[in-house]
This record gives sequence, structure tokens and C-alpha cells, in this order.
Amino acid sequence: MSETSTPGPHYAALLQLLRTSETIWNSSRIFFERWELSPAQFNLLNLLTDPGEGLTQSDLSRELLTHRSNITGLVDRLEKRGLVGRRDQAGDRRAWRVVLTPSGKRLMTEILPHYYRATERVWEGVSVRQAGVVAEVLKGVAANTQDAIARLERENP
Amino acid sequence: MSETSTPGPHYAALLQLLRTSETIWNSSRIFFERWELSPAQFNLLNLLTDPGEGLTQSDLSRELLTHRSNITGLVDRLEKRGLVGRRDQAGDRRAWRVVLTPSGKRLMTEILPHYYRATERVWEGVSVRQAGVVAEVLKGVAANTQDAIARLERENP
DNA sequence: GTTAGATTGTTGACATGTCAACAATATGGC
DNA sequence: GCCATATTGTTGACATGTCAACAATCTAAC
Repeated sequence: MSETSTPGPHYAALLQLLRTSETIWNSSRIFFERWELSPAQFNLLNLLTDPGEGLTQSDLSRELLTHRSNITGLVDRLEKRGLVGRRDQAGDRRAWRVVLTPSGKRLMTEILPHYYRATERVWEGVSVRQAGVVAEVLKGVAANTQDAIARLERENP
Repeated sequence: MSETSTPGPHYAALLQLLRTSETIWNSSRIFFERWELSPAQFNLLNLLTDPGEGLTQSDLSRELLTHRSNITGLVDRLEKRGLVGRRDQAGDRRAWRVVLTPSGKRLMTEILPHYYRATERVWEGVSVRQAGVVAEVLKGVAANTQDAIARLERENP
């Protein structure tokens, strides 16, 4: 007799979550082509749009859920295009303060209205209330995932 | 006066969706380390687990939402480890039929129960009914995204 | 002040992703 | 059969991601 292993009742939802996210990411690549930006580049610029003081590369890596070393090249390329700059971080000579240049600010001012409109179009047919519920559930799922991994790393050194 | 552009009411939900998916993906890397697999490699093996006849590389790229050319290297590395094989596709000499080897099947038989358990743990606190609703909403979001991109590509040739 | 330990950014090796271009092959009119 | 067109997998150039190791620097404890 063969031992069969079957997916649990939430499995389909997990697949759909990953698929939808992948679809959005791939589509956003086409969306941002117009400004010759990759999704990763846009997300980095987007993080720098609010805080006037800029962020360190470590801050950026934490926000973007990516490794420190990945930020080096991202900032390099955006710096070469004149969209961001590396400024000294007062009181810490290890770190950079990455800031939007005026050119980078202008670009984001142009893109953001299009971006916000596009994000709303993507949720067409979903009430704000329901989107809130979905976001809340997904927040819990992310927290569960973190917990599970923390447990895994505690048990396997 | 400065023209301010503000996110719409669904914006936060979109961010949470992308963040949660990224968190799951990153955590799954740690989860699969135990078997020396990357998330991408596991997903490919997972697709090959059900169909005994295997899939072509084009099939795989469609299912994994990735470019054809990306599959070449993925299959190369899995083939080198003896987990998959390339067989002739009867009636089409351009294509390969990628199949699990016995070794690949054994590996998946070992992993899948752990994987299914982990996926359920991730949805702890979410009823099956609610997970279904979330999946349904996300399916709609993916469809909207596809539509929006199709429209974008129709307008910009 | 010194020192041990943590943090920051960079580098190099490599996996994973995109895209354009290519050769080989299928396919569907004609 | 022939031909235009599409599809399949590979390659090379490059962006994006991981990780380990490194130098520089900060921090805290003594």
C-alpha cells in the first residue's frame, strides 16, 4: 500500500496568494517600463519619497525584505542615473544616507499618480472593507510564517 | 501650492499582499535548506510530482510564471543532481519532456508531508471558509491585473 | 582607555530572473 | 510539396537575489 500525502484545506489559498503576488510583480515590470525602472528600483525610490532625511542602506534592506548586499548594486545603478545620492550619515562613518535627488523627486512626482490609480484598478470589485479584511488575514499569515521560521531556526542551529 | 498625490483606499492592502508573499518566499528558502533545494527548485519538482508523463519546459515556464529561458538552467541543475531527467517528446523534436527520476520522486515523497503541514501552520487562526474568501478575492485581483496589463500593451505597441 | 562583540557596506561566487536573437522544428494555408 | 508564421529550447548580456568573508566603525562593559 502506498502512503499518500495530501494538501491541507488551506493549501489552495497559499498557492493563490503566491500566484497573485507574482502576477502583480510581473505586470508592474511592464507598467514601470515606461519610465525605464524595474519594480525593485521603483520600490526603493518609493521608500525614499516620504522621509526627507533619507534612509541608510540597512534601513532599505530591512524595508525591502532583502539582503544588505543587494542594496549596494541597486543604489549604484540609481545613483549612476542621478535619481538618488549617497550622503554622509552624521555620527556614523560606516553608513550612507541615501536620498532622492531633485531629479529623482521629479520622477516620483510624475509616476505616483499613475501608480496609485493602477493600484486601485487592481482591486476593482473589492470593497474597501473587504480589502481591509484580506489585508488583516495576510498580516496574520505573515506573522505565523515568521513564527514558524523562528521556531525552525531555534531547533536547527 | 504643491500638488499632492495620495494613495487610494486599497493601497495598504496591496502592500500587505506583496509583503506577505515575500515573507513566505524568504521563509520557504530556510525551510527547504534542509533538503538543499531553493524555493524555485521545489516548485518545479512539485509541478512534476503529479503528472507521470512529465511536462515540457514551456509548460513549466507557463505554470511557474517565468520566462522559458529561466527553465533551462533550473532543469540543468536539477538534472545534474539526478532529480529530474529530459526525455524525448514523442511527435515534437523541439521539446523535452521533463520528468522526475525515481530519486526525485523519493525526495518529494519525503518532503511533501512536511510541506503540507507547514502550509497549514501558516494559516493558523484563519478558518477554511475565510481562507477561501481571501483566495477568491486574490483571484479577482490577479485577473484585474492581467486585464490592466493587456489594456496597457494594446495601447502602447 | 581598551577591548570584545555587533553593525555597516562592499566584494565575489553563484542562483534566479528578464530580454533579444538564434537554430531547429511544427503547423496551416496554398 | 512549399512557404510564411509560430513555437521550443538555448545562449549571452544583464538585473536582482542569496550568502560568506572582509575592513571599517560603532557600542557597551570593564
